Amino acid sequence: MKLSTKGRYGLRAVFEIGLKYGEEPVSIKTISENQGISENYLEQLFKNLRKEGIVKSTRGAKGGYELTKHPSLIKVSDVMNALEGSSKILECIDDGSCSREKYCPTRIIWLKVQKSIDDVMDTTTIQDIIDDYMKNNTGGK
Amino acid sequence: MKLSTKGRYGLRAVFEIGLKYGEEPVSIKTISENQGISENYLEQLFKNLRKEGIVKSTRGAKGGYELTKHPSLIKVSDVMNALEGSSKILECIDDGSCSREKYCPTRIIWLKVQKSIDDVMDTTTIQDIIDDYMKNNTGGK
DNA sequence: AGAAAGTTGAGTAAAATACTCAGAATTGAG
DNA sequence: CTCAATTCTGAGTATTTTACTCAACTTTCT
Repeated sequence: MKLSTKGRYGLRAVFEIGLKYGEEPVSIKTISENQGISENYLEQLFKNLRKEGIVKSTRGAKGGYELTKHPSLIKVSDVMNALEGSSKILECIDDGSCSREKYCPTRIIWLKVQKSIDDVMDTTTIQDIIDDYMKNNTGGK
Repeated sequence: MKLSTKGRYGLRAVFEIGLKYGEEPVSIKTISENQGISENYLEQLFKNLRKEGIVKSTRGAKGGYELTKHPSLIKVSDVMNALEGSSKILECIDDGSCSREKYCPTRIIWLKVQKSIDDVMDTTTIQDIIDDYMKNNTGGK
């Protein structure tokens, strides 16, 4: 059960944009340089982030991406859903998607695992990540 | 972030064996029929379960697999580790495996997610799964 | 006009997943 | 003792997913 680079890279990218919230758009080139992620790949990630309304874009010179909302209003789960399609660890998590649902001995444990993941991702926002970063890197920008 | 069939099938198989703990070995054929998993694939899973000491085998007629310990002593995390190699969602979870560790803005969130998963898997045993099953299928075998 | 950006769809190499298969080894039952 | 039932093992493979690349196009700022 591994987290893909989509989720990892994407969250780093959104964090980076969040740092400049209310200031200026951040270009893919900038993010690529700061986070060491290829520009081409970032384009694909932002395609999804934009579609899900997490970021908005400005074209042309001095353009780039900005968050559509305040960082405290964007949950980690929002970002993950946009990037990974779904943050479900199993298809059969959703009610009714499996005919054996009622009798499945192991379903309960997977539901618990899923819930614990959701709890963390739903209660952590981009702002929280920024705050953590600021606390641990006092003085540095 | 999907759970693989190794983990899903494997836990179902271990549950099945757990039902017969203290009675008789359960053959791959039986598990295959009851759980709808191919015999060939189950062999691969049991190779790992045996290597990690979760099950022991008896060859020949009337042979099969048994748990090495009481179901209440086998944690879900034990089974998952045996089957998936590691239940870590990221390589960089372990201290020191990433040079950016100290400055990584998103590491904290992944650590929290990992911990929440571990909490569930470490505190749930095969016996718990059996108990749940019995409770929801009273009267059934 | 030209450069700096985003936009999009298609394509691809590598890795992981989810198996299959064949044959050898072991053991219990008749 | 022999045969059938079963595990044991390594190799092989098809499919899917991941992790990208690439090229051409559009928009906007200067």
